[in-house]
Amino acid sequence: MVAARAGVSTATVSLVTSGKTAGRVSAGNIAKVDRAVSELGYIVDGLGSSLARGRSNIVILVAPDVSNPFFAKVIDGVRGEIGDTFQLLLSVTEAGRMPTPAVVRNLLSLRPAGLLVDAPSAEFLAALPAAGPMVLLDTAGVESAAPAVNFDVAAGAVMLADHLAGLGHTTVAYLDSTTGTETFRVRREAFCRHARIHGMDVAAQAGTTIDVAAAAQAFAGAWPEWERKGVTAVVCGTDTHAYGVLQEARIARLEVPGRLAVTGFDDLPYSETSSPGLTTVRLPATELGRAAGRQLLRLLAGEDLGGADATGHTLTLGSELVVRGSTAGPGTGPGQRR
Amino acid sequence: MVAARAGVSTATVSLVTSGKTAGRVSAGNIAKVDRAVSELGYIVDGLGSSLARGRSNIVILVAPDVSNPFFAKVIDGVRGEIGDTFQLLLSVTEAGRMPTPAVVRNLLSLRPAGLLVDAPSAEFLAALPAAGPMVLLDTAGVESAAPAVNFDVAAGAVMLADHLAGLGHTTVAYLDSTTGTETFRVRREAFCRHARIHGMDVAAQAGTTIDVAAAAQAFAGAWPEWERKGVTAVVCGTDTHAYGVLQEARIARLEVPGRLAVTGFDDLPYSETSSPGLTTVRLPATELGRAAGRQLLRLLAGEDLGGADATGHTLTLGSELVVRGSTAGPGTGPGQRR
DNA sequence: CTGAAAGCGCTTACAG
DNA sequence: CTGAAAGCGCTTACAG
Repeated sequence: MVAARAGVSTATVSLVTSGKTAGRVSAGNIAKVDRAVSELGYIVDGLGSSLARGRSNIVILVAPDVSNPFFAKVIDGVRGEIGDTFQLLLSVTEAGRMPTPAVVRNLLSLRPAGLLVDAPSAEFLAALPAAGPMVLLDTAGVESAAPAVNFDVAAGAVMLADHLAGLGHTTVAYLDSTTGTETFRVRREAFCRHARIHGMDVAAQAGTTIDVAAAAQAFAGAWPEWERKGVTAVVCGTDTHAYGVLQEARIARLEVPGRLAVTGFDDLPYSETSSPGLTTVRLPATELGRAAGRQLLRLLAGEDLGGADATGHTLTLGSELVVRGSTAGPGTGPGQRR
Repeated sequence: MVAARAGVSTATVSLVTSGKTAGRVSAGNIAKVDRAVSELGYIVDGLGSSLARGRSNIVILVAPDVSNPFFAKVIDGVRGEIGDTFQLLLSVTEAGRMPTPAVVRNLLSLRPAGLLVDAPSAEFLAALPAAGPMVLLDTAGVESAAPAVNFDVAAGAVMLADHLAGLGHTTVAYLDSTTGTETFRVRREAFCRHARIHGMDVAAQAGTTIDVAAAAQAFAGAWPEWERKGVTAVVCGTDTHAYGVLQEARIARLEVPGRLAVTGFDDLPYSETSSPGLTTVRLPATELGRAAGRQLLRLLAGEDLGGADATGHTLTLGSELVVRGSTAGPGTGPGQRR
């Protein structure tokens, strides 16, 4: 250990670099070590350090889809919360896929201080070796003993159903995400259940990946039939799907919201500035990341998040209905737009 | 080491688990070890292993913007090339920012087998300690001794200028990205230089972040003046900017391409399906990732990528002009659309 | 307050 | 072909 050339033992150096000097190292030695460290440009080797303490200081975030603006906000939240203490690293997988068990094992062999898992499938969780502190994100609909932070998407779906029914819609279509994450099932089922209560008919369904163009195409293909069925509103599983519908509606000269009401989930930035603005269920993405980061921090500090009841581990973040120009009563026709 | 209970030494186990048995371990012992390994569910500890060999098997990809569809393709390319051999991990930074020197030092202390750096600024590279194998991606316009893989964005810009001039445009506007990555400067300068050669006037410029809504807003604000100046085409630094222009043009009932031609850079998926389709310079993102992955692999294998000439380290991927419906001659008016 | 020593879990010459 | 041993760079009881 080069820095031992400060004239002290490696033990002392270690104490100083790790900030455990309180009542254990003299001020003079601290100064000496600090000087030597900066002179030599020394930097603690993460590998040796991690091996000695049994775990590294990295936190690995595992997610099926790194590249979408919604997830970017989640990451921001996590980073803001744990970024100073831990090194946050993203696992990279094929777009839309969770890592294979083999990859996870590799990840785990790095002895991360903790694991953050976003939108896992039930199978993924089942195959996950229970190793070390872990917090789940956005896992609505999946059973797990691990602490989790979720959105209350069902409540949002209910508000959406209330809103549309209140506007007088009686026949709606649902454009779902086909990525197979449980949260989408929860959204859809909650909406359909509540629509039924209001006597609102979910007359048709379609699904695509989370992609504007794919959604536009699916809507274009389905619309003739939906129109025949008397559909006056399209509820979309994500804002991205709604953008596709909005786009296609514009091309087809379908007045929104006069002829067709459109809604989404997420409240991505563009939903505010699109024309018309998109009525959507806001899911607080940044807050999700922050909350998950905080939970992990508590876990790492040795706190027991549990509590006796089963829900003690799970934090649920409220969702919120944001009403904008894309919804109005059915048949309000041209001129009502905006 | 638990697996030593296979009845052999730890050295033998290590030889087997790392696959270096060739002529060094008897078939019987290999079998014994394999059995013990699977019985115990043993998995080589990455920390100990990495420390012993001096470096880990992770490759860290550093990039300013993880969450955009273009970068997703780059990642895909990298993963496809090195994913089997190394553990690819993404560094997480504030959106649009490169990591700070302190973060990079932390990253480096994990002793990654290699580093991949996407779209770095000159300052970032200057501050980067020259540690270990590294390949730069998309670094057009930045000087560096490190091997790099770039797009020939200047050639694309030239083709674009040729195309617009050929269609008869004489006055155009340039909507740039303000993210400050050098590649955007290169695109713009190459375009402007070549426009001038054709006698085409770049009469106005504006810039926004890479965001549809921001671009739409900027265009909406600038258009009155641009129109007064006689602008008949808007050249955008990225496809995303062009989407904003396309959107705003539709709202303002500006016929594209009849009244206004619009172009982009990237060729994102949506550019093919938008209406009209977007004329753009295709930058082969996946191939960029693959090429960079391959370069790094060669570097890690100890190959010298150099060569005597300065360009020996740098691979340049060709760009390609994709002409779609968003460009036509000026003043072709309504009815010419598509 | 300080240093010598053991140990984290592996790999790799080395001697047999 | 095999095992005992040294060593990777740190941290942490432990004895002083």
